[in-house]
Amino acid sequence: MKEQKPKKRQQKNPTHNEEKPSVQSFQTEKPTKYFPQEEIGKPQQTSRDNTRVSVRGTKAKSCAGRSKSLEQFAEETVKTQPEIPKDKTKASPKTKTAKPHSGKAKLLEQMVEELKITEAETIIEAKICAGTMKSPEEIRKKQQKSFESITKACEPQLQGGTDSILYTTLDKLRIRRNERSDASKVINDIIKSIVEHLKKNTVSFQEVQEPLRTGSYYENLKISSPDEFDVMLPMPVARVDIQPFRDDGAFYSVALKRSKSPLSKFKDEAGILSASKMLKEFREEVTKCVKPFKEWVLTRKKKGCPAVTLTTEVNSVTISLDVVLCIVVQSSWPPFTKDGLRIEGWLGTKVRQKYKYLPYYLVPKYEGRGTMECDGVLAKDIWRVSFSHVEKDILKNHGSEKTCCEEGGVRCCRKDCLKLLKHLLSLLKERESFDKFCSYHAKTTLLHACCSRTKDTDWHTSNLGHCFQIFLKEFEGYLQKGVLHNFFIPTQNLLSGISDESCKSLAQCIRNERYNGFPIFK
DNA sequence: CCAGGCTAAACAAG
DNA sequence: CTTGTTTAGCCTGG
Repeated sequence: MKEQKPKKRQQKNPTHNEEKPSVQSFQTEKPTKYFPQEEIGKPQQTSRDNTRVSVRGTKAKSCAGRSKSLEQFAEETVKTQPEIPKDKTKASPKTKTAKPHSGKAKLLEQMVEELKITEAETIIEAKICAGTMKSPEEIRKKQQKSFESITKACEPQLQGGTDSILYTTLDKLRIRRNERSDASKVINDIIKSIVEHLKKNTVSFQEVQEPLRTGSYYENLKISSPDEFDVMLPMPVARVDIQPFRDDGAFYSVALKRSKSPLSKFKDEAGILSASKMLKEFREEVTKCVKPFKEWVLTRKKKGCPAVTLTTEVNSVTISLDVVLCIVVQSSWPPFTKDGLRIEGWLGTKVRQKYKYLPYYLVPKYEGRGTMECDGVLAKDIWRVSFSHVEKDILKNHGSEKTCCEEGGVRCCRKDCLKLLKHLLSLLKERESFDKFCSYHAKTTLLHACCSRTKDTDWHTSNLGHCFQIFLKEFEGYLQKGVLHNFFIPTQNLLSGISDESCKSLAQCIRNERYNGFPIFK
């Protein structure tokens, strides 16, 4: 009933972050290069509809206008964007079912075979097949058949077999609107109260900035239920001296160059800002603030963890809110980020540059025992970098073409792949103790994957089954090697704190699922 | 600071 | 499947 019908867009914006991982330091090995290259590389290129979309080097992509100076980037890119031919949605009435034609379909089938052959020797395969030699095949065929009869798909193998279970699963993971609505009200209220309290009733934290809503809920990647929320509360600091703590480039000590910041009281004699002292007082303030809200419960402090976790119940479901203290650093990113964020081929150099101009964040997170000392600084007073704001923006503006996933653009399955992996991971964690693995590992894998298959058509939604297979293979590859580089800080190996056995075991489980049509989803 | 506009995603209906 | 509506989140402009 309104006349609110937009038209085009050009503004996209970035912001904020998230937090998560936890890992140990230590060097890695060599740049990880994975098999996907050969397998995926070619078929994709031959894919027909690419010619259309990738017409030119129109990789400008959107560009989220961020702070003022960034808007310019946005406009610029918009201008340089040649205005792509229009998209298919119109052209082919039967859209997806008819999509994968000749060449592509064949290649895909080949690939499937390849997958099977090249890895068929592995133990699991043998094990699994021992009792059910043909069952996977049979199931696939059966499903394929029914699928064909219904849609008369041109590309049976992958589409028919695994896709239906994947779509069904995605459907189950969808968050209900009512649940979301109820939970978000409750969450927003408490966040508001906390921020107000910090501003009005505290000295140390009165300069707190707008909360950064980060993490999967705010990235539209939350699955199953809106029961986990992450918010970072940024404290500005005037001028700081950041020094690496240990050698992986993810942890730093922060020295306040004398100033009359409200945070000065957390300095030691050397001017080092003590993460532990600051977090302690922050926690106390949050505790004070939520006291009157009887329905909220504060969970116990976890060692090394930057979050103050609050829980409550909404419709008899427990939901939690992680409130994370952080400091905003305006200066340029640490040198360790130099070789990270290699998104040039995917999102473009301008976008990369734009991100690099943003501030970065530090959260009071450490690993191991807090009493460990390095250059006179205790581990518990160490900060870890966070680029959650960039992660969030990338996930939102994840297409090579600016119209990816927008109306009139190509619909991609990047996020769907990530949701499915997260789900798979959590199911496997229920079954076995894979405690050390977290969704940040999945997210990082997706970011890397997007950098090696950069075109939106590489992730076309009609290719979900295939994309997910490759995506999982990559993840398995990282696990096998025990090396997964932090997307922003390549020197940090996100798997360094996890045993080889554990990694390999998880890889096996995933492979097992992949080969068998994801029985765990059923 | 707020109101209003916009988007993505859920959802409803045909 | 397509189309239209609703909503939380986020942005902008006044």
